[in-house]
Amino acid sequence: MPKQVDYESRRRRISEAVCLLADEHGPEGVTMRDVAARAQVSLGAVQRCFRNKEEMLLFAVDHVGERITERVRDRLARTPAQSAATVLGHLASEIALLREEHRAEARIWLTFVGHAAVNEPLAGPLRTSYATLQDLLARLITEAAESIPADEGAAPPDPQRKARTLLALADGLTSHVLIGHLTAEEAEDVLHAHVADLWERMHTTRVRKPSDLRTDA
Amino acid sequence: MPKQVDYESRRRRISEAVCLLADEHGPEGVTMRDVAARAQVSLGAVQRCFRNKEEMLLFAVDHVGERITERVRDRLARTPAQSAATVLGHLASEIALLREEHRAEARIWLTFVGHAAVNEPLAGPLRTSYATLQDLLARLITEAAESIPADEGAAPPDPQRKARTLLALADGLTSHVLIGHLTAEEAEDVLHAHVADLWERMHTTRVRKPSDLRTDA
DNA sequence: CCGGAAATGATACGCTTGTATCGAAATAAG
DNA sequence: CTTATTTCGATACAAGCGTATCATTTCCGG
Repeated sequence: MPKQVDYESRRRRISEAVCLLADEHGPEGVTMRDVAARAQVSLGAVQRCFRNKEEMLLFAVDHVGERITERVRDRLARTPAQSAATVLGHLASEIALLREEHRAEARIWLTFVGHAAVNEPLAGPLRTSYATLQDLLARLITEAAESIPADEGAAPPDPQRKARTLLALADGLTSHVLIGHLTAEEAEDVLHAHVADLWERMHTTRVRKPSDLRTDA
Repeated sequence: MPKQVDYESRRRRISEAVCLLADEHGPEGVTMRDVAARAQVSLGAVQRCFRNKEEMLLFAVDHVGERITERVRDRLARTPAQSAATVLGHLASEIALLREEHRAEARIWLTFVGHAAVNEPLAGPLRTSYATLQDLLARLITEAAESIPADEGAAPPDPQRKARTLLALADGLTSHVLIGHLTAEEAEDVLHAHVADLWERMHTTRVRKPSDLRTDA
C-alpha cells in the first residue's frame, strides 16, 4: 500500500497561505505558485489538493467564514453573564473586526465579499456565514428583549430586523475603516452608540415632546 | 498642425467601458484589450489616454464616485420640500443603490471598495466620495434637528455620528444584497426602520418604563 | 524485504497579460 | 499643395498565469 497524507490538514495549511496572500493582493491576485511557496509545498502538491484555483479559493473563503463565526461564538460562550447590552456591543465589534489584530482578517473578508459580487460561486459560503451571524445576533436580541417586561400595547420588537441592522452596520463600518474613511475609534464609537440606542429603546418608552403636543389633535 | 482629439471625452468613454467590465469580473479582471473593444477604440488609443492600467482604474473609480455623489445631490435638489424624514429615507436608499436599475453601479462600487482594501491608491477617490456623502447626510440631519425644538437638558444630537451610522448601514446593506444575504426589500425595510427611529428620536423624549422604576434608587 | 500504488516536484505548454514599438494615415497651418 | 506633427492600430515581446505531464521517490501491507 502506498504513502498516505492528511489532505484535510494540508488543505487548511494551504488555505492559510491563500489568506495571507489575499490580504496583500486580493483573491484574484493570489497565484498557485505563490500559494505553494507560502505554504512551503510544491506547486504539484497544491494541484493535488484542489482541482483548480476556483476550488482553492472556495475552500479558503469557507475556512475564513468558519473561523470568524467560530470566534464570535467562542466570544459569546466565554463571556461571563453580564449586561446583555455589553455582550451585544462586544459581539458586534468582534464581528466588525475592528481591533488591530484582526485587521488582516477584515481585509481578507472584504476582498472576498468584493470578489463574490462578480463571482457567484464564492458568494455561497459568505451567505452561510452571514446567516449564522445574523441568527446569533437575533437570538441574543430576543433573549435581551424577553428579560425586559414588554409593553402590551407596543409593537413587537422584531429582533430579525434589529439583527440585520446591526450586522450590516458592523460590516459597513469595517469597510469604511479599511478604506480609511473612518478610524477604528470612530467606528467603535458609532457601533457602541447604536447598541446603546437599541438597549435604551428596550428599557424606556417614548412620549411625545411637550413642545410638540400642540400638533396632537 | 496635426490632428487633435478630445482626450477628456475619450477618457470618459473608456471609463464607461471599464465600469461595464468591472461589473462582470471586478476591477482586476478587466483587461486593456477588453476595454478597448468595449469602448470601440484600438488598444493603442487606450494606451495613449492612460499611461498604464492603474491610472485607468483610478480614473474610472473617480468617475464612478462622482457620478454617485452627483446623483445623490441631484436627488436632494430635485426633491420638493417635504418631511425631512422622508427626504432622509429616500436619500439613504439612493446611497444604498438598492433599486434594480442601480444594481450594476452598486456592484462596481463594491468591487472597487474590495480592491481598494489591498490597493491603497484606489482608496483615495473612494474616501473623497464617502466624505462628500457623509457631509451631505450630516448637514441634512442637522437641518432636521434644528427644525425641532431642542430639550435644553438633553445631550447634543451629534449629527456627524448619525451620518456615519446611516452611511455605514447603507453600505453594509448594499453589500448584503449583492451577496444575496438579503433581498432588496429586506434592506429597504431595515433602512426605513432606521431612519424612522432617527426621526422619532428627535420628536420624542424618553422615560423609564414604569416596570423598571424599582431599579432606580 | 519487497512490490506496487500513491505522492512528489520539476518541467513543459498554451494563453493571456501589460507594455513597447513603429510604419502608415490623417490633418491643421503655411 | 506641402509639410510637420500627432494619432492611429497592428504587431512584437517578455513575463506570468493555470494547468498538464511524467519520471522519480516514498512508504505501507504482506
